Amino acid sequence: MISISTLPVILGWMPSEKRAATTATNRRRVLDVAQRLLARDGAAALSLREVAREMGQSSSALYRYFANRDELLTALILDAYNDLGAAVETAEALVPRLKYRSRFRSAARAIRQWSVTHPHEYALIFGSPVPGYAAPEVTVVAATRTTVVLARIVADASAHSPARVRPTPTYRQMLEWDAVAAAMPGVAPDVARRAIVAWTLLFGAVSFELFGHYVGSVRDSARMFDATVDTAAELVGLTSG
Amino acid sequence: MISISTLPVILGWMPSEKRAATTATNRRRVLDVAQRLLARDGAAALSLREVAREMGQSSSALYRYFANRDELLTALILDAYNDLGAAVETAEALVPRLKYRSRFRSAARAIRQWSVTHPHEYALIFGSPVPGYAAPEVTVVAATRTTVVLARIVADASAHSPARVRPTPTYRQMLEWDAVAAAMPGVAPDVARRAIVAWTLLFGAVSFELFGHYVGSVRDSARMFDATVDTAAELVGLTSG
DNA sequence: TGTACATCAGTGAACGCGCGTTCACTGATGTAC
DNA sequence: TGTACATCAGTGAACGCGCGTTCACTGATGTAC
Repeated sequence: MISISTLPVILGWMPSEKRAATTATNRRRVLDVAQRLLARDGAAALSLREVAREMGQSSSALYRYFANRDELLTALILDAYNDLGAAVETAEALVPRLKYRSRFRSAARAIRQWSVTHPHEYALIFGSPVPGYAAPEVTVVAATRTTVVLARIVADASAHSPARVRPTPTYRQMLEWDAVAAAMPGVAPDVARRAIVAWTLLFGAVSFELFGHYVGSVRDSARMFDATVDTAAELVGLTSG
Repeated sequence: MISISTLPVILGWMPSEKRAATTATNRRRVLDVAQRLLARDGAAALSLREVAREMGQSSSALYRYFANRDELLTALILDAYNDLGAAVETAEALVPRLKYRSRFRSAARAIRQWSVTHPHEYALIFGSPVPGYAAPEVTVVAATRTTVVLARIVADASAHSPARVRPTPTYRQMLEWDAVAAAMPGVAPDVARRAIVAWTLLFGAVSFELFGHYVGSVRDSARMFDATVDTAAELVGLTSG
C-alpha cells in the first residue's frame, strides 16, 4: 500500500538539506567516538553497545546511522586509510619536488609516525583481516592513497633519469600491469616491481616493529626504520637527493 | 591441613610416568583439535567450548589440560612457530651447503609455502596481536627458529667471502648487537642489519599477499614472491650460487 | 594375585557476562500550507 | 505567523546467543601393599 508519506521516496526526492546535514553530523559523531574506542581498545573489542554507552545513548540508536557492525567497521577502515594517506601526503608535500630521495624518506617516515601513534588503526588495516568481515571494494580504493604518493615519487625520479634496465617483460605478466603503469607512467617494469617491493618492505618493517617481531634483535626501532628506508630507496634507485 | 595425599606434591614427587604420559597424550589430542579449528575458522573464533564440542566432551574437561583460554592460545602459537620452523629447516637442509643463494631461496619459499597453506596460523603469529593476549617469553624463543636458519645462511656466506664494508659502528647501537652477533658470528654490522631487513621483506611480502594488499597490483603472487626473494638475497650480498 | 584406596578424567549444571539486532514506542524537529 | 502533520531521532525492553570459568560430583584408572 502506498501512503502519501512514501511518495517522496518513490519519486526519488531527497530529504531536505538541513535534515541530511544533521544526519551526517550525527553519523560523524558516532564515528568519532568509535574511532576513539578503536584507538583505545582495538578493533576486536569494539562493539556497537560500547560506542552507544560511551555516547550516553541506547545501542539501538546507532542503527539510524549504520545498518550493522560491519558497516561501522568499514567506515573506520576508510577513516584509517584516509588518515594515513593524508599524513603521508602532507609530509611529502613539504619537500622540494626535485629531491626525490628526501620525498621518499619523508613519506616513509610519515607512514611509520602515523602507525606508531595509531597502532590499533594500523592493525585494523594492515594486520590480520577481521574475522567474519569481508572488505568491500571501496576500502581497496582508499588504500591506494598512500601508495599513490610513493608511486609518484618513483615515477618523477624515473622521468628525470630513466633507469637503464634490460627489458624484462616477465615482470609485466606477474603484475597487474595496466594499473601499475597507470600509477607510475613511463617507469620500467623492473623498477615498478622494485617499487612494490619497496613499500612491501616499508610496511613490513612497521608491522614487525608494532607486532613485536623486532624484540630481541632491534634496539632502536626509529633508527632501524630510517636505515631500512634508505635500503628501500636504494632498491628503486633513489641514491641521492 | 596436610593430608597424606598432598605429600607427594609437597615433596616434589612426580606423578607416575604412565599417568604423565596419558595426560600428555590427552593434552596433545586437545591441541590437535584446536589446531584444526584454528586452521578452519581462525584464532578469533576459537573457543574452548567449540573445541570441547568438537571432541564430544564437556567444556570443563579441557581445564584438566589448560588453565584457561590464553594457555591454549599460547600452545597453538608455539605449535605454529615450530611448524613453520620445521618446514623451513627441512627445505633448507636439502640444498648443498655451499650454494648460499639457493639455500636462501629454498628457505624463503618454504616460508611462503607454509604460510599460504596455513593462513590462519600465519595470521596468529604474524598478524595483529590477539586482543587481551600477552605473548609470554617462551613464544619469542620459538619464533627464532626460522630466523636462525636464515641467519646461518648469511653467516656461512659471509665466512666464505666476507663483505667489504666500511665500518659502521652506528648499526651496532641500533641493534641488540650481542644477540644478533651470536646468530650471525663474524658478520659485519651492516650485513647483519641488511639480513634483518631481508627477512622483514620476506615476511612483509607474505603478509601483503595473505592480507590482501597486493590486490590490484600483483597478479601472480608466487612469481612476485620469487622475484622479491631475489631482491632480498641481493640485499645481503647473495648474488650467485 | 587380590584388594583397598588415592588419584585422575570427565560430567553437567550453573554463574554472570556482553554481544548484535529487532521492534513498538514517544517526543522533537522541520515542512507545507 | 500559526498550525497540522509527516518525518525523524532516540528509547527501552526484549530476543537468543555463545562465551569463559567454577564447582560438586561420579566412575575409571593406577598404585601400594
